[in-house]
Amino acid sequence: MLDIKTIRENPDLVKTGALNKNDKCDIDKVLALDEKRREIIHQVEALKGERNTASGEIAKKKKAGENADDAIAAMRAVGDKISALDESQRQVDQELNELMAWIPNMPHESVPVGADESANVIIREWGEIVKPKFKVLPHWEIGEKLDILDLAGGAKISGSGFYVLKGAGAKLQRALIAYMLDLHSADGFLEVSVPHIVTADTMYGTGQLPKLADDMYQTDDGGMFLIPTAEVPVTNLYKKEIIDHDKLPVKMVAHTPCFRREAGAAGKDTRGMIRVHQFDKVEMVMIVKPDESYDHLETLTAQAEKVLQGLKIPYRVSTLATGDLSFAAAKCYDIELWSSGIERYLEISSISNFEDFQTRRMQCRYRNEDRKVTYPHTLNGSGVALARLIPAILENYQNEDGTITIPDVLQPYMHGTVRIG
RNA sequence: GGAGGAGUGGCUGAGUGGUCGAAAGCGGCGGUCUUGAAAACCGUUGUGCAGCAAUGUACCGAGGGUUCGAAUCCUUCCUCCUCCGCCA
Repeated sequence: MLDIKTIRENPDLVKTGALNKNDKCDIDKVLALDEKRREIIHQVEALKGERNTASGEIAKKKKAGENADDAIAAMRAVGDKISALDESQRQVDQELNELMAWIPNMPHESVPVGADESANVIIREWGEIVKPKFKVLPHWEIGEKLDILDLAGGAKISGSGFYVLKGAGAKLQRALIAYMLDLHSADGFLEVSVPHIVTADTMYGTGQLPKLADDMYQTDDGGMFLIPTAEVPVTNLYKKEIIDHDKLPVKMVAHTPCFRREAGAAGKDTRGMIRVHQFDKVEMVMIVKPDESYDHLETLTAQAEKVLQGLKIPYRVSTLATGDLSFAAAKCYDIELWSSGIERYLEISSISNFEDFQTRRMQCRYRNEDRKVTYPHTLNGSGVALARLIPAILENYQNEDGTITIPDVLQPYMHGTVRIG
């Protein structure tokens, strides 16, 4: 949610921001409703003041045993006017809130302007891509061969877009989760375990609703949603809270499954584990002071990179262009890692700064050093997504004899297993 | 699922229709005192909205209603607690 004052004072800036995000929202209508709302407030508050004064006098008269029928009759008329104005304010408020909920966050000034991902800017690369001397099998082939990945089983029980991990595959995922949680915990992130089903209000708080409703699974009554990312429950832990400044930055990490309908994505990246309806992810969330949020965006990105550096998998980091930026984000880095079997980069982590967009929606505030209550900034970053990481390991750590070497950092978590197959 | 009970400011807790945004205590902040600290004493201490401001207005779990007027009455919902049932 943007500040209505920002929209009021810089409507053109907001319009440009939305346009650069390829988002059509009606800023002029918002401005008109805002105007109307303030007009009503003026009127109704004057009347309420009148009523409050008169009420005091009526009370005094009654106490003194005097007759107050005239004043009461007069106030009855005022009361009717107030009710009517209250009602129209309610309507304007509702309409305004609905429109505001659809206005995207503005891109930060450092974000490259561009219509789509082709305008993303690669800012650094890590590790060396070594082309193996043998033909590396894509993860779905090696996975089935080693009997650690069962795509047919997933399809049988849940339909296409679901996978089953078995034996060493399942253990590998568990090892990765433990490795990542331990890594982030050691760096000060509080590990939390959270519900995977949340209310609409919670989805609204981080900006998934109303815009992304079609991308999510929801209960039949429409009241509850399966989380598409741990960002939603973890960030919303601070919904409607006022945090003391000395508690910032808040750093949390959680492992959850993520549920995504991927409506309209049929036919794109459908092979293997790359695009699925349910996958596990370790996610980091930060709540920070506003003037520090862009520094934290860098450290949070570095924290996600640490996972891949530990695993010794080559990757690159890019800044998303405005057109590729999500609804709620002001700036976002993507980390893509190289997968040598399918011979392409896979998006494995997004690290975003939402500034105060989410905290406004959630009504999450903090009391700063001057005891003033204001909105902190939120950030989150995958640290990282398992359904992309496992394929990368199955491919990048594949040996010529069809076995998979377990990366060094995972071996303690695999109880001494050094290779699969 | 059944039966009861409760939701008031950072916390505890008073308030059952008329200056109640709300007593009191604790906590926080500022000060006096002190070499310093503690104690004691004095003062101060919620959030949103509208407004340049003065100020006004709203908020006592949430929504709706009754009334000239609601923290207080009615109603629906939510959450928590206790007991019973069920259960990983």
